[in-house]
Amino acid sequence: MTQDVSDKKDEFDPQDFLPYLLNRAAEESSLEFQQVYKDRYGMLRTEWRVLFHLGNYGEMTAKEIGLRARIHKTKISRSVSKLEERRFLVRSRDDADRRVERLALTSAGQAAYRDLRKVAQAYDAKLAGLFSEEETDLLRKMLRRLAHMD
Amino acid sequence: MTQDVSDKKDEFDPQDFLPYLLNRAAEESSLEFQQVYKDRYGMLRTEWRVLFHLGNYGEMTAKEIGLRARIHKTKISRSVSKLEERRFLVRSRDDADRRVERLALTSAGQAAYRDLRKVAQAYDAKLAGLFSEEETDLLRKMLRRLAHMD
DNA sequence: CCTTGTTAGTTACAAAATCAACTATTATCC
DNA sequence: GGATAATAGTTGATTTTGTAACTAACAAGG
Repeated sequence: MTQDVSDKKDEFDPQDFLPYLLNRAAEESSLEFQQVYKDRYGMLRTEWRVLFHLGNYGEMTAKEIGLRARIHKTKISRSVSKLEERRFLVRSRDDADRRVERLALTSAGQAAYRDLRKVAQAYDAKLAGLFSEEETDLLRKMLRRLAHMD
Repeated sequence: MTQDVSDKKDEFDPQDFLPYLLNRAAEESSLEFQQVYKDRYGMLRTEWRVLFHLGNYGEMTAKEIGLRARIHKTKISRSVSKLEERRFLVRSRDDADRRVERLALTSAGQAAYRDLRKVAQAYDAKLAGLFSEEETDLLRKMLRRLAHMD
């Protein structure tokens, strides 16, 4: 055993490694949109994600955002502080459980959310345009599966 | 104008935003394999990528790795130093152009590469197993397209 | 009630990524 | 040939992330 003279039959090209491809595609496809929330609002990625979760689902707690978006609580905490400084959201203590903070976008936050959502939508359409509609649908389905979002 | 009473017709769920899905899928699918090169060899992701490029393509320069893998030169530089410390690669000055360093895996580096490639292959098969063969092929093709790797 | 455990969120410190400036070498072109 | 620019790679300062320990509030069992 272990004479293993030939790695030939293996034929596994690490370039095809799904996590690698996924990372490359994710980075590449994030770049262009990243410029928008960075240049236009000075936001970091996590801040944009928090904003988008609040814009999309309405009032939430930091915990809930973390669970949904799979973001660690320290990142959320810092993002919430930044968004608060910039007057994009306000916090309010939950009277029933005073450990909890309910987070809600201000109207400035909502405006930023709508603006960025519009850009995101257009950008998404551009990416989707690389493929047929069926292919794109399948892609999203597969990505959700890989991300355990289904 | 701008009376814009209804955002209804928009119907764009940021959860479907391709860069978001790609990032979530990339992070999720990287986790398990990350544990392996981290626990088994104490490597960082960039170090693993450099290793895998050298293992896959043979001798290369830092520049070439950076271009192929889209990694910034400072990250490469530091990864190469770490891999050199751990005796996974050796550098040699190119006599034709003495700015350039040719990088090559040592036999220890090659062994690590082969080991990790085996794990990667098995993990890739596991991920691919979530879908049909045609779907997986299409997925890879689409990801390469999104990553501008085609 | 009052110890023990759990949960939401923050903070401090270490590790890593990013960005800019730097060294050394080669290429350009007057 | 000698100034100027370009290139390969490194280093240092700043920013961001990750890890762990922390505070404050609640929960449960005795």
